Amino acid sequence: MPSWVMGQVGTYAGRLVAERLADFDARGYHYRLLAALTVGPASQAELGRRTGIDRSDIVAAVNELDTSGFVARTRDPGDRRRNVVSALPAGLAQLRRLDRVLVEVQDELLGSLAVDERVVLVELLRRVLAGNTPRTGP
Amino acid sequence: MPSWVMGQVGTYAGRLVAERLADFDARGYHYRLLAALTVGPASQAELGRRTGIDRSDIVAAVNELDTSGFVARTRDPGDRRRNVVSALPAGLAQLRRLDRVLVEVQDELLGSLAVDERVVLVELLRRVLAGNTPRTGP
DNA sequence: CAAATCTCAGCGGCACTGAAATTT
DNA sequence: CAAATTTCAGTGACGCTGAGATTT
Repeated sequence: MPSWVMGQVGTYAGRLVAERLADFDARGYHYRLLAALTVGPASQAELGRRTGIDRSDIVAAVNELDTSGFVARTRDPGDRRRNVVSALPAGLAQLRRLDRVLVEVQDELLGSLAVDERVVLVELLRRVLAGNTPRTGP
Repeated sequence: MPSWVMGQVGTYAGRLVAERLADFDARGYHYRLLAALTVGPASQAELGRRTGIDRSDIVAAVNELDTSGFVARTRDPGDRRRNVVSALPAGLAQLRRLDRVLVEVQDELLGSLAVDERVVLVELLRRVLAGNTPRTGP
């Protein structure tokens, strides 16, 4: 059953990622948030839009990143509803570490596929996500 | 990032499946257990081996299937450590319903892919799961 | 006023751990 | 005795909902 295999692979990928990130006391949310901050500081709502993480989970994850000294959270003086979250140097260093380990994970994950097969796989998965079939000519 | 796309697709597939199963008050575990029982009654430990569901979660899921009248749980007279779980007619009928709806889900999920592409996708995903590269000739 | 933002409390499904009790 | 089985209590990551308080 395709949906089953997809779920299994998703779980497998998630486990690999989580295991490696745990070596740096990080979770998926932390990586996604740090990565989203490389394009500049943002409010928590904006971070939610960038990452797809729920507003509610952002609060907890930013708390943790803040405690770890990876991000700074300050009140936006221009709009006092907002928190401005910005990546600190330690956070960018952490992101580089996580990025490195995640690249390794991809290789472990796709180790049984040839390079061109990996491309095909990711392309097909993207099409499943998009739910749209690219036009095949006029 | 491949691991990310895999996770997204897994989540997407899981959501679709869960939504449709919910129309019949079922969860993934229920379907997997009912399907595993079609090859005959089994102890809960054996069900865990057949389905990959944890021993601990089997207990709760069998409780629910039992309450719904889909399975019977009786003490094994030959080995009184074991519960013998068997599918009841109502359970088999439920399984047929769930099977039907899951076939539809596959089509919805893979709607953006051509038939031969679907085959390729599932094959590549299986290889990722197996973590082994089939031999490509002598 | 309606809308946006942040925060907190909580839930559901999945995967898992540890430990107790029973039986083989 | 060690090993298998069932059960319970609890954890963790992820993805959510609903509600309250504040501010625009």
